Amino acid sequence: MENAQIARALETIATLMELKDETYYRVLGYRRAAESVAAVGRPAYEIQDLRELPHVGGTIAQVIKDLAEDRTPKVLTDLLEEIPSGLVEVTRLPGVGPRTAGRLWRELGITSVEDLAELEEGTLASLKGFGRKSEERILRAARTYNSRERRMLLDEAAALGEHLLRFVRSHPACVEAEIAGSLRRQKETIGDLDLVAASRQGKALADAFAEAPFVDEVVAHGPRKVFIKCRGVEVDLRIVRPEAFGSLLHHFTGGQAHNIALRERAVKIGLNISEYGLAKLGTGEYEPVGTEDKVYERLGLQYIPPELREDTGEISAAQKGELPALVELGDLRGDLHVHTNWSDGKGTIETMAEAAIEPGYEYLVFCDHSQSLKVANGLSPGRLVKKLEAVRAADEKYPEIRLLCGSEVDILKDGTMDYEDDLLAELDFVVASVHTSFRMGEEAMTERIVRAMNNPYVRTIAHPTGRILNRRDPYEVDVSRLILEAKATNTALELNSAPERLDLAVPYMREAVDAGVRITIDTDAHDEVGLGFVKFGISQARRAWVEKESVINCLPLAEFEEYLKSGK
DNA sequence: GCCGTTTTCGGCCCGACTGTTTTCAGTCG
Repeated sequence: MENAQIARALETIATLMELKDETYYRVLGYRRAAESVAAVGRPAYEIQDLRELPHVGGTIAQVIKDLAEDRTPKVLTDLLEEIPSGLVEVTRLPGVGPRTAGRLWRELGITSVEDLAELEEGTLASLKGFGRKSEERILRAARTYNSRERRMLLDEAAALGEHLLRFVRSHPACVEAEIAGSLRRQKETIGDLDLVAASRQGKALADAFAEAPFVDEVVAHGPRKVFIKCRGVEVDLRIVRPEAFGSLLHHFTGGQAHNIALRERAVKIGLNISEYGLAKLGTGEYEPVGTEDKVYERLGLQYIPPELREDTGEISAAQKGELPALVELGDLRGDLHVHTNWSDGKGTIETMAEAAIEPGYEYLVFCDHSQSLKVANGLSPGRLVKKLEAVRAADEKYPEIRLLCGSEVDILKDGTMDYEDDLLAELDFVVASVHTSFRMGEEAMTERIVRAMNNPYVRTIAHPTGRILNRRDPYEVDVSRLILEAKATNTALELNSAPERLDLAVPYMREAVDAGVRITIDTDAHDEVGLGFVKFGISQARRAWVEKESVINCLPLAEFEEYLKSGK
């Protein structure tokens, strides 16, 4: 079983335990362990001592081991004997938690969302503690439930977030406002949006937000908090007075696990943390904190950038003053993987070059598709030679930027490259990737890519797992092995910045960089606008603790050319 | 369940809002 599935299983165990009314901290233990497993790139079955993962002790280590080796752990078997598995889904309905789901099961025999949806009106309202409103809300949730929830890609979430943020900021009662939550942490996909604002007239701002034109539904509405739905997305706005804005921003940037760990730590040094500030333990007298870095300072920690706030080791690193100097957008000197209308891109060599001059890039590598990828108008060897000449000519025209000609060469089914080595040798840079025969099985796919890595001209493997978020799972491939081979062959791994890809994914990327593998952060842009998506590649790299020293396209032009000249 | 700058046992985050309540439990983030 893979790490993502193991994490889901641990999550299920936690929810089943909640339904059983198990001790809160036991449940929390499984939840935290689930996050730890999800965040690690190395497959669990390869990890010698699972207890090295945060929040994994002897008991859960054994549970993970069972799951990794495709056995059902006893704790899960026992739980499933007692509690119908369909109830887990019932707890995912908005407004329905474990207590409610448990009562529905015990008192009405409900064992699934479908059962609930078919319930007659009035049945629910007759239960003690339930009224007409509760019934209406729960039934509606059950009847409109869609198990395949679609999470927003980063670019859509960012666009919506900015739109809502502009509204909040433009209100006269707003002093300051920011996007918080998972969007600020730049998670790879976004479920809901969190906005925070500072105001002296919180209620006025809250009311205005609840009545804004983009609001489809008001879920909750108080003076400090408004919870709305907008285009099917849940949006939370929280408001405090300006003095406490740092505390609020910090509190709602999360993640949940990071906040809990931080508050536990604070208690140990005699402090409570909330969105209103810091208080001496137990006094409830919160002293507001205006900025986030002050929050960390008061806790004796280095400032932790939002992208790292997941409780995956950042707190102890910050305590020791050992946080990485994360790569920044401004560190990038070029893009090594963009397309043009020579294959399936929309931009021309010239328009793409001009778009790359804009952010101050020192170099740009055009990598159009190779011959066998006919659907993408892949270049025959003859056309590739012509394009090489065209790029050389364009390079003369733009002294501001070095234009180079590469290719995104298909890795054929047997692991050979889609052009002869003689031709690859003519190119400035070779990106290799898989676009066909995705379902050949893990072993064959791994061998296929490893063979490509051993080609002396292949510099980087583009979108190494082939996933398309919300649409296509990654193909089966042994990423740990790819990381080892990348290191051995001095081949880079690409972090593809396209919001629907973000491939290689963060947990793997962190493993790769830890193993000393260098990476390329590219856009795979097919038009000028696409170049701008590099900010998402950068944020994913930051989430993976990447420093600029690991990134090939952070090299200044002279050093980059040196790297090209020296071969692999 | 996990974990250790008080602890290997006894601790273990914090608050807003809602609905159905006469004082609070449940849900959510």
